[in-house]
Amino acid sequence: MNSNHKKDSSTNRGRPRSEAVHRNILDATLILLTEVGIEKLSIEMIAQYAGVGKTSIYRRWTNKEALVVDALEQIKPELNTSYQDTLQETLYELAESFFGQMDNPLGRQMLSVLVSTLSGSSQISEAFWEKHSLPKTKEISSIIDYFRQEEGLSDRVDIDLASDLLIGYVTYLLLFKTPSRDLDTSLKSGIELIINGLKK
Amino acid sequence: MNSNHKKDSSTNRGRPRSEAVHRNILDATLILLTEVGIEKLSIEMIAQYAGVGKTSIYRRWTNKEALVVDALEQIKPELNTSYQDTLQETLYELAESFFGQMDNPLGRQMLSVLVSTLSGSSQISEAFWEKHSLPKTKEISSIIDYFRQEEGLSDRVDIDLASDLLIGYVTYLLLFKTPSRDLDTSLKSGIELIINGLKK
Amino acid sequence: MNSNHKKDSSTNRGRPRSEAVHRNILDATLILLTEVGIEKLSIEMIAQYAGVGKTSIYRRWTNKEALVVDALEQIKPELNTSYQDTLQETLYELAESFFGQMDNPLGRQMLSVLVSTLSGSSQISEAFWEKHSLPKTKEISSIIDYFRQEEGLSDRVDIDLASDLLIGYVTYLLLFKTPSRDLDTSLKSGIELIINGLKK
Amino acid sequence: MNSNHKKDSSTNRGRPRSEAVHRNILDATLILLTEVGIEKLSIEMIAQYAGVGKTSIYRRWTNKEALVVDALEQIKPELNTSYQDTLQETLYELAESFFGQMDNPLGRQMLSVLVSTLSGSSQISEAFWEKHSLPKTKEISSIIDYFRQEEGLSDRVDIDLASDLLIGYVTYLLLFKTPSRDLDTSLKSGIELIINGLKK
DNA sequence: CGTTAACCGAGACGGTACGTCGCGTCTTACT
DNA sequence: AGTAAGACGCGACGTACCGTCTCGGTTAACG
Repeated sequence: MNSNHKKDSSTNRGRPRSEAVHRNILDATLILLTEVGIEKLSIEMIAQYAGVGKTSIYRRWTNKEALVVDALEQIKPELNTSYQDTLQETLYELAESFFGQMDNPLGRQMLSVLVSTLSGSSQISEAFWEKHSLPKTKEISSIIDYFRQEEGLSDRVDIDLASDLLIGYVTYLLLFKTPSRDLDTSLKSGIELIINGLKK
Repeated sequence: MNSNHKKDSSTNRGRPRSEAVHRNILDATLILLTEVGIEKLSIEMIAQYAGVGKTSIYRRWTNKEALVVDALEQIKPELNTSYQDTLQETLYELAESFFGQMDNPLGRQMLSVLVSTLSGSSQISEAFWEKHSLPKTKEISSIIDYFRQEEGLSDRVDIDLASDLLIGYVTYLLLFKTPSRDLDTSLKSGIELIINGLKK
Repeated sequence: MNSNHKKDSSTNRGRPRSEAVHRNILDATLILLTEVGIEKLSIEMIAQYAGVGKTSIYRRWTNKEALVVDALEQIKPELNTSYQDTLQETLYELAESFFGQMDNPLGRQMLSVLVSTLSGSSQISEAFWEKHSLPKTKEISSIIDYFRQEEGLSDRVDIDLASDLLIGYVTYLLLFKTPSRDLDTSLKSGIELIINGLKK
Repeated sequence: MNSNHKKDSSTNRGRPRSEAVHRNILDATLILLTEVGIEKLSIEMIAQYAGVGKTSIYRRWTNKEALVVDALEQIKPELNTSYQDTLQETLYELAESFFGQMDNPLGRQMLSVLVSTLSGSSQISEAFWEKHSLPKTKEISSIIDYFRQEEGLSDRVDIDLASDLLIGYVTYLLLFKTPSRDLDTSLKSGIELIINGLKK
């Protein structure tokens, strides 16, 4: 399920790895990430806070980045894809829910980590991004597709493009425009414009 | 004009700070930023490369972040606002030029640093962002406004919204979708959709 | 036994400190002390020469002084207390042997360090001095006592006083009169005078 | 008179050196020497305390050692050579007065500095020592000589030797035995023994 | 009696070393 | 074989001083 871990023990001889230790490390990582930020975060700090030896961390993850990415997995936002009466409403619910889940220190840290690691072009985060972003694009695309005829949308336009526009806009708001005053209005207007652009 | 520096000497007594040293530090920072990335970048490295004492760096900037932000100031992209025949073409030229300037290691580092510092909610980077992002929004808005009647755009929609959508989309492509195969197509289609959304 | 060390690990958990590292540090300290002198001696230098991390030094000693005192422990001179036919000869052998052991760069460094630290009135060096000086006084006193009747020495005089006079004289020669031309003569005459002073 | 200074200006054109600055530096040096010790003493500290630029210090002295030696000149002890009724009393007065002048932080610092610089075999302090120590030896020798017949001292013995024994003993007490409980007794007994050693 | 050369304070400069922190590895005894 | 503890070599941190070098400003003697 998760490929950031170091490879599992080849044999299952000897004492098995403690699941409690695993959880303690991940929990400590998230808490400290929120409290001190990724810059000041250190493995020694995590080990101490989790009441764990450094060895137990390095046995499971190769470095800080891998651990952080793994820890952030736990808080990845769920897309709320409940279909409403109109495309507008449906996308708004989805965007608003997504925004709500990310609009906090941890969520922003997550995006930030993503961007930093991506710009370092590590394979880990590419995989991470593909796993999380692509499905979102597809889900949104299928929502739009579902309302296509009902709302009289053009066949010509690339539906994935609209998804990217929406995702890009929401991401942009999160990264650069928070705290935002008229968030709801911004989201609604943006979605409206995109939908209108899809029409005819 | 730039507020990342430590406070200027209160008086003008004593030997004045060398402008040459200042430049050497900033230049070395940019070069090393490109070569080793921000993670591996160290003050000692910069000092050595610039042929400068560490003190001369710490005298001017409080930490690596402030220095990097300052160095990146020098390579902020210029918006190409030459008006073409149509809004579509004009925005495409603008977006394509912007993209071209940012689609390289240094440009991506710049965005990445921006995001990281913003997520740490430092005042430095908020100021930085406002100084660079807001003008862009205004410039794009005025372009759209210029073509409003000519292209039959609706009065109702918020023109700044369209700018944000465009900026968000381009930023999103830069951060998460590079290297991109069909960049031109993506940009063109995105702009087309946004313009279409503005119509009627 | 030696109290210059930082406190021993409270428990015996964790990896124990390496005895080899300990030795390497002390050896390097002595060698470099001889080569460059205590003024130019630096912790970084010692660490490098010993092939050891600076932390491993600071883990064991709080500062350069403590380390140097500890290193010098190893070369403390042995008193040659072989009894000769006369008090004069016995004391001469002793003084000459002591002088020979101290009359070199390391020996003088040792005395110098002792004086410097004593003038800073650190407890470390008081302890150090008491441990090394007092026994010497006692040994010399017992030698004098041994020859008391045989040589017709007065009962009235403080024998420890004669020891201190001798030690003081030898130390004085070492600190302020080296290199000395007529060392043997100086020692012999001094001892003769002291013995004569003890008589009647 | 004092050769630790850098050479005087070759010409006497231009603004002459300020005597007040000179005094301030020496005073500050002595005060700080007492307060923080020679180890922690720094040129920058002295400059700041004296309200003087570093340049003004380096213009007069080549390094910390030269400055300190120069500053300590001011407090060199005066020998009290008032002749008493007996040699015993005269030497006691002299030793007691000398001891009284040196038995304080500054005096001990002075001896310590002397020892340290001597062990580093700098020329400065050799000169310093010769200038101060030799005259003392000569003065004491002439005192002893003065009482020679009166007290029935042997001609055979080297009188300079007795001086060195006394100086050595007093120095030894100062360096290694302070604070001393029975100082007066120690001095008296020591002198008595030496005088007795000179007899017959 | 104005020129001018050396002085003065302040403080920037390239360095060296400081003592600390965290890295990722290793070595203990214990589970 | 896993675990907590913690030592290990290493590299960078940010600071303190070193001795040198500008700055603007000042003080006398010389010309």
